[in-house]
Amino acid sequence: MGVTKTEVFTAEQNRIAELAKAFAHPARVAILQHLVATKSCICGELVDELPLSQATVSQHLKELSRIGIIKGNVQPPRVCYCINESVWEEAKAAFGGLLATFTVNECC
Amino acid sequence: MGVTKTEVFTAEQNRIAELAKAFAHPARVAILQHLVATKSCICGELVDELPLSQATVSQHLKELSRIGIIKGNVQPPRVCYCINESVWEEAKAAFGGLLATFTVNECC
DNA sequence: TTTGTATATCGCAATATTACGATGATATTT
DNA sequence: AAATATCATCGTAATATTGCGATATACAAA
Repeated sequence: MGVTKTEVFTAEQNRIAELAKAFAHPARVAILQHLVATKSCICGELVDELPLSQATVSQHLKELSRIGIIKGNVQPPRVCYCINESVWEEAKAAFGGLLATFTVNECC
Repeated sequence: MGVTKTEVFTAEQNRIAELAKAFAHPARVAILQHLVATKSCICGELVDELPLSQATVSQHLKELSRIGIIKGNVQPPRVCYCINESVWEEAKAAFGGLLATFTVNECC
């Protein structure tokens, strides 16, 4: 169907999946890496950095904003984006927690 | 289009995005959590655990196998799945590395 | 050999995602 | 006021994803 049955999973599972989506496209990885590297926020500079159209970059930025991992600071006609520290920490805790739980297999 | 322009991004960015997809759906998060929790490998038991059809679970398992984060051990008519330790470590390093790079913003 | 069990795959339907050109909105500059 | 610059949104097209019933496959058991 293309529609995820979110209602049958836990809130934690759904949130982890949502946070993972922030990293689940190379363009968004590139955006996040750039925002991390240039500590100061970036605006349409991202459009110059990425080999994608302005409309496409804007769409990825919107998705990252929806997830909450970045935030935008409007100073018309520019918009300054940057990492949302609290959500970044949330992602760090979520992935770190999950990834740390694995110890060893007893078969395979 | 629905088709990602992978060729314009770095191999690292594409790999991170691929690894993130393993966690980008609540059903796959649930599968991974279950495989981690029950150290010994699990078979069709996953179908009983998850409120999804056998066909759908099998499809998610196939995607996780394609990414490489799980591996299957065929012992007909059963298949025993488990975490692929090396790829799990790869994910830990990839996300850990990226998430650790952020220090602080200079605006926003 | 037939039956049963477990899993994968096929085929389909519905929705989601990715991408971009064109356009709209907003504020600064001229 | 008009022109410019920046960014968001709309509309559209193409492909991907999600989900499931039905069927195929592969082996074990009867």
